[in-house]
Amino acid sequence: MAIPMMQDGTFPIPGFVYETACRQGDVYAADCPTRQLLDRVGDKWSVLILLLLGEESMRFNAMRRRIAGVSQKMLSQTLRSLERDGLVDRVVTPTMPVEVTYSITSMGSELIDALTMMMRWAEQRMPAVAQAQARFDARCDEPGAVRRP
Amino acid sequence: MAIPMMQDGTFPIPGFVYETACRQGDVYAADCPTRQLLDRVGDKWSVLILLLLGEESMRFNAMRRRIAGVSQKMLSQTLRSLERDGLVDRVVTPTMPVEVTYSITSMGSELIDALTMMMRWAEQRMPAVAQAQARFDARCDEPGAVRRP
DNA sequence: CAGCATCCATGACGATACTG
DNA sequence: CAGTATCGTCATGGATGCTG
Repeated sequence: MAIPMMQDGTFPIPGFVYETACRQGDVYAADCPTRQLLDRVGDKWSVLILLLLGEESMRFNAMRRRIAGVSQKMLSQTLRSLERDGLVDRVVTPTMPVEVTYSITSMGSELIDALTMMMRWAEQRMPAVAQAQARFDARCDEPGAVRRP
Repeated sequence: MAIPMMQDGTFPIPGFVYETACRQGDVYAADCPTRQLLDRVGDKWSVLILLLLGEESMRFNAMRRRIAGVSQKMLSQTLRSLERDGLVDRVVTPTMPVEVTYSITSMGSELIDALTMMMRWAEQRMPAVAQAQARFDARCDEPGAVRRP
């Protein structure tokens, strides 16, 4: 069984180190690295930003124009945490006005492959998902429909 | 430019069909199928549930015990929306008390491959990410550290 | 151009209690 | 066992205004 992580991110057993938790191999444990990745992937813009930078390096406002619906605040915030994670590089050219270019790191580009697979699945399958949703909703509207046993 | 989708999921142009939007090919458009997938993948439990059912079919409380930290409410809610999406099957055996078994659909299992790649990356790379975070935070604590140009 | 600071609404989520 | 119902919280993220 995996060792439960405290709310502050530490572990209740002295001498317990992160690598130990990693090697437990239980993806469903609260302290598993997958949870941390899911937290990052879970936010609204990280994946889109990574995919974009996977295609080409870009300046801040160019990204802002490219990704429909992203606010200045969220783009800035998400880029910063991706930079902190070592997935994105940030280069400042001190011209006037300044030029800031973002690019993906080698570690980040490793993740791109998996993300691209997900997106390809989405492009192929989302129409089918929409159909499934319609069928499900139709079933729920039927007279004798009950879910609870 | 991509055509904006209305809030009810329809499109403002008569005769416009979903497939047209799909083929626009702009992942960064607000109406792209990728956004819908990201919404699902974005929530806290969907991916873990899919991965678990990708391994084996399971009953409700077995899943609850297996996935550390998931509440009854969220497990129920997430399973229901995955079922609605056509990614998960729900079979009720009318014994006493009832037995409800969840399994992954064929469409769902197609997604598993991509998700598994992501998780493998996480297991390999999250320690490196943690190091990158530590370095980043250390840089920010340096005296002359400024971010804004 | 490339941000930061602040306010605020929404909704995701957890805890708890109850049911067939 | 397998859920539903309700309530409270807290974080996410959008809108706005300002800066070097």
